[in-house]
Amino acid sequence: MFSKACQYGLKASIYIATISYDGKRVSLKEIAKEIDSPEAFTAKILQDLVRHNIIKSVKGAYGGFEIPKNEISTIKLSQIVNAIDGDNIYRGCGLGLHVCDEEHPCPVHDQFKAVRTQLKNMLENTNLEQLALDIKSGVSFLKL
Amino acid sequence: MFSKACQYGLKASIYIATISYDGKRVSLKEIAKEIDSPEAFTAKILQDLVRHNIIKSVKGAYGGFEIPKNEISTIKLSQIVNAIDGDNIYRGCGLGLHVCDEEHPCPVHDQFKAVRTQLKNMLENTNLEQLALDIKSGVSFLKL
DNA sequence: GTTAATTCGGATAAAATTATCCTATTTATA
DNA sequence: TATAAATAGGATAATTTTATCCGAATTAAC
Ligand code: FES
Ligand code: FES
Repeated sequence: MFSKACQYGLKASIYIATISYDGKRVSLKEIAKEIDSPEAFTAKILQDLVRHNIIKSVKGAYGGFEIPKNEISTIKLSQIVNAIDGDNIYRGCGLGLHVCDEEHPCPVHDQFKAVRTQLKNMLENTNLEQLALDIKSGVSFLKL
Repeated sequence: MFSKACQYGLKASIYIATISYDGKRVSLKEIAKEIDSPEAFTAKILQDLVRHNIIKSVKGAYGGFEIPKNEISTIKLSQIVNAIDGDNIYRGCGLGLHVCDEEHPCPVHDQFKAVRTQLKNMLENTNLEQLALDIKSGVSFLKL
């Protein structure tokens, strides 16, 4: 469904949100440990999210990654997925036709479109705050 | 969502179904041409489907691939997806946790599970006959 | 039997994804 | 200013996925 890069990106963003919620900042090292991901690879993904203005980074000693507190509730999962995996999951044909098009539909177009739309809605209606609070309260988990 | 191998496998199976519906048999060459897929790679995938008993192959001159007519309506998309991509899409955690588990859910478990279940139902409720008939009547397409 | 048309299967190659390494740059603190 | 802690980014490697190639085996038709 999502690439590994995207999964790491989602988990990292959620973890950063939990820390940013308390007004703190977190290092790559801690992120990778907490989401159980390869550090250097995670670094690339975080750089990507910084370029997409989804998270912020601060260089140098005592630096790290953060999300401005007032933005945590405005960042939707769809933005993260889109930044890393692109929009194929929202717009692409399930069977790989060049374009998904009502005028020239693949055999599973109708059925697939329904699933795709539900996924899209889910990602657009879920923001980092909701998920971060569940992590903080121990209701959900980012590793194992 | 689905791997390319799986997309080719689905399209090939649907195409074979349209031909088998008329009691004929079809060669790899024609299949690859009609679904616009690389021939040798498609061969591997078809071999896999044969091993999984989803389609039948006949070697030698005038050989090819076919699906017994009375089985066309009994083959569900879920069987094909499962044979090629495995069951991760039905059972796996959307964020890549080792197991998807109510006792130890990832942050998007509830939302993701709903999408996954819809996809599963869709694949389990769609059989090759329905799709083959749409291709035959020109309502849907396998390439471009 | 010979030939031609096929699938089967092993080996290999190419491309994409995932992962690692190393150096440069930045910045707070001492 | 020196040092240490951190991100940035380029180069490279490992792995997985996708794709190609070729010879072996099978089978219908002549
Ligand atoms: S054309 Fe295939 S999903 Fe729309
Ligand atoms: S634990 Fe992640 S989807 Fe169930």
